[in-house]
Amino acid sequence: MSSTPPNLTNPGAPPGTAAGNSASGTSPTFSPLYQQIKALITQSLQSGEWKPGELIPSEIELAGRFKVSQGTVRKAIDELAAENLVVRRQGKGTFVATHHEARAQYRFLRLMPDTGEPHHADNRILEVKRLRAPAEVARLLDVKSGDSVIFIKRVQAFDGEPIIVEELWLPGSLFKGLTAERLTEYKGPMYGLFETEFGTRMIRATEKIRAVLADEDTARLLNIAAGTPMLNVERVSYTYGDKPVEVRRGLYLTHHHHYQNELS
Amino acid sequence: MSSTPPNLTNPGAPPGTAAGNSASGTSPTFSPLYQQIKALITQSLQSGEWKPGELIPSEIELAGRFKVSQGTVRKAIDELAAENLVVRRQGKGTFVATHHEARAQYRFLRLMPDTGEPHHADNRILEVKRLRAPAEVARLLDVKSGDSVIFIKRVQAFDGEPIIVEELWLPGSLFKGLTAERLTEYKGPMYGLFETEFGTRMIRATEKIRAVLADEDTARLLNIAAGTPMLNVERVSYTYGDKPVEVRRGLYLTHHHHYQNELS
DNA sequence: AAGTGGTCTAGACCACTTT
DNA sequence: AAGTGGTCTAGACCACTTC
Repeated sequence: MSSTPPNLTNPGAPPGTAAGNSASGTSPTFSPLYQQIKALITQSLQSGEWKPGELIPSEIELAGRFKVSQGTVRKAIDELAAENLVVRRQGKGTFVATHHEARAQYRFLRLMPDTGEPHHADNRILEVKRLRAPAEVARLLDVKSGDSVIFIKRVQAFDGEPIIVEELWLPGSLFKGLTAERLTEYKGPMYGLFETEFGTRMIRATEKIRAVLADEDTARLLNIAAGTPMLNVERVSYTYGDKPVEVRRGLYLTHHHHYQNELS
Repeated sequence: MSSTPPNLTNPGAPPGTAAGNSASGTSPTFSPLYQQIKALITQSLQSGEWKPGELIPSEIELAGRFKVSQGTVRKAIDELAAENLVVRRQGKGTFVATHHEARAQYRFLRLMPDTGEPHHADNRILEVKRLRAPAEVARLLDVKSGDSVIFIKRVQAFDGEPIIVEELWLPGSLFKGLTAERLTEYKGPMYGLFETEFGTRMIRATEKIRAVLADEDTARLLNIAAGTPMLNVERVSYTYGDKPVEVRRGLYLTHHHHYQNELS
């Protein structure tokens, strides 16, 4: 927490002089002040200076620290809020986003019951083990093929009805000490555990969805017939800096549920 | 295009006095000025005062028209741009968004080839007819059951390979004169035709995705075996004012394609 | 040169929450 | 009363496009 202002392209420009960020020579890596501020705030989030759920400094305080106007800090935070990295609360302050909230629960679980509200979800851990990253997983996680990864297999049930069979691969280097016991004991969303216990926060993911037929193993776990049509959902999740830190393959039963999506 | 300013909660408040929007009595339907401006601009978009692809008045001109500062208009337009209703172009102006652009093509078509770039898409219209809205369609379109709707069935091919069988239902009142010939002749995205020829612009949609097995009819159309797993995608599209104006049911073959989604 | 959106500042006041 | 984010204004200058 240094009190000296970090490197800004345009530090301490006097008012009325406006930027200065500009024309002088060729500025190859030019970016607006508020983008630089945004990057600095993101660094503090990433480094853990402010942890999930905590209050970050007020706009006025950050403006003082960075030697810019409150409006510039505001614009930076506006974008961070739009990306769900922070949450603004009028009168209280700005908080680091966390997966420990009903609000953010269903951002990463798009399977909804056809009727009624999201139900109680249960989690059964089938398997947790270390293994060498398969080529495809290594490629997606951006690690060397053969690097240590943690493999998890689990079944999720909605209101007691098993609906999802899921396999996960996590970089071993980031999740040392993750055990089946730890996962089984933990109540709440898995991403909450990841952020609290391992300091890795998922902020974005991409999913590829296909239709497949249930194999024998999956059918047995879900009490359905082999050959039942299911959604195959492949996810890659990213943390700060667009670094991939989770690969997931889920098989979703959609007899009484559907994958909900918004296009806009 | 009246020059008299419309009804604002806080018209012509002198500077330094700030809003005035406030405490005085109970303002039950209070909303910030920029939200009111945003609603007024949206009305002009909806009414066709500015048509898709056209330039809207500059921020300064709108500020003058509405008797507010440029900053307030800017914030209103910022939100409209975030919702993809308009597109800002530095140095040129702000344009009404349109479906006639590569940029907006793949916002409403999420099926991607597993490898490489989106390919050439072809369209075969199988059927166009008027019928009375089935109960479920009527409910989703928010019309009376039995009201006239236009039904369309088509097959879409990527690079000559048939991949999608799709059925659409449109309110008959909004799409008078829509024929199979018109749909077949038209080159480009169907939503482009809707906005240009019928004045109805789709701005948002929700999709529910399930896994199903191909029936005999679908299998024949796509040259696959009955019982092949497919994505069943049910879409409801909305125009200005969150009014539903299209119901769609697509069956997607995902042997060499996938439904791409971003979670954030 | 003129016009557009984009950035930055400074200051005022409002709405909300906590002390 | 004090502190926070939310709204609104006014003015300056920059970056980009067109004339």
